[in-house]
Amino acid sequence: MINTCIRLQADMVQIKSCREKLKANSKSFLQLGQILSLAGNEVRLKILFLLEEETELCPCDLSDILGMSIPAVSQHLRKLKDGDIIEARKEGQTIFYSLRNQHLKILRPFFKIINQQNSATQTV
Amino acid sequence: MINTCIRLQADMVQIKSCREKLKANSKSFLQLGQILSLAGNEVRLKILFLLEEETELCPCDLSDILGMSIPAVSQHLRKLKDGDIIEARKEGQTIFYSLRNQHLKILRPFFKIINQQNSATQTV
DNA sequence: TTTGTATTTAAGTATTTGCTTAAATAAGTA
DNA sequence: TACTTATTTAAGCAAATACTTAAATACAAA
Repeated sequence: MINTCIRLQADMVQIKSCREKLKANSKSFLQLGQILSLAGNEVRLKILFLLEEETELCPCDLSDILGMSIPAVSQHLRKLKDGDIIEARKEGQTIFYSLRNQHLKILRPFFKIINQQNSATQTV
Repeated sequence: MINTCIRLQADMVQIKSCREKLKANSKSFLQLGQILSLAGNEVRLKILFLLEEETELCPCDLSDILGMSIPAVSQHLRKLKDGDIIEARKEGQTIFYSLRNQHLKILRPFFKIINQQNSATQTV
């Protein structure tokens, strides 16, 4: 980084205040950014939505529903699990994934938007 | 894609129902996914938060606040603008960016979470 | 113990992302 | 007009992403 703000009109008080706000919330930006980047993938967003709707699903089912390979699904599930967004329950050789409560506060509004937009297009 | 679900235990009614839900909401997944992928970048999340707090900011200010080069900031702003999340206002040679109303319904909860978590750590 | 099913992991690859530096626009000022 | 400032755009590149196929792991059943 070479450039910095040159212009005389710059409000240094405002800039300093903004820098402090960022610093005070740095942990939030990191954490929320990670969750949003996980949800910001169309496949993973679908997986999360399906888990909300169906309570739990296995990689095999998801592969079938999403029409994509099992390893591809498995790798998405791994990311979601690493991000503490979903959890696994083993039953025989089947592994059932479900949403964790921890981040539902952030995710629920998304599911709501998805369902609302659908009902909106239905009524129009 | 070669594999598909083999197991006999698969609930075909459930799978078919899920496929239909995805199809019915396909537009929502695409649109929401795009917004979340934009917000799911730490730099862009900070930019959005700052625009909410300060109403409007120019690339020069943002570069200074974020501690990164002007072209880097400009390219993030372009993505946000292409996604209809922010809009530009020209004043002389300065361009002020601000949040558009359209997607604030989705973004507002994020800002709320950021501010809440900060006040939470302050009190602890 | 061998076979089959469910899943993960690893390695390879094409695409996307996010920066860098340099050049191009655009608008004010001398 | 030339010069500065604010910003964008373009080209290049390293790293991350999301898939692929093949191999490994885990469990159940024959």
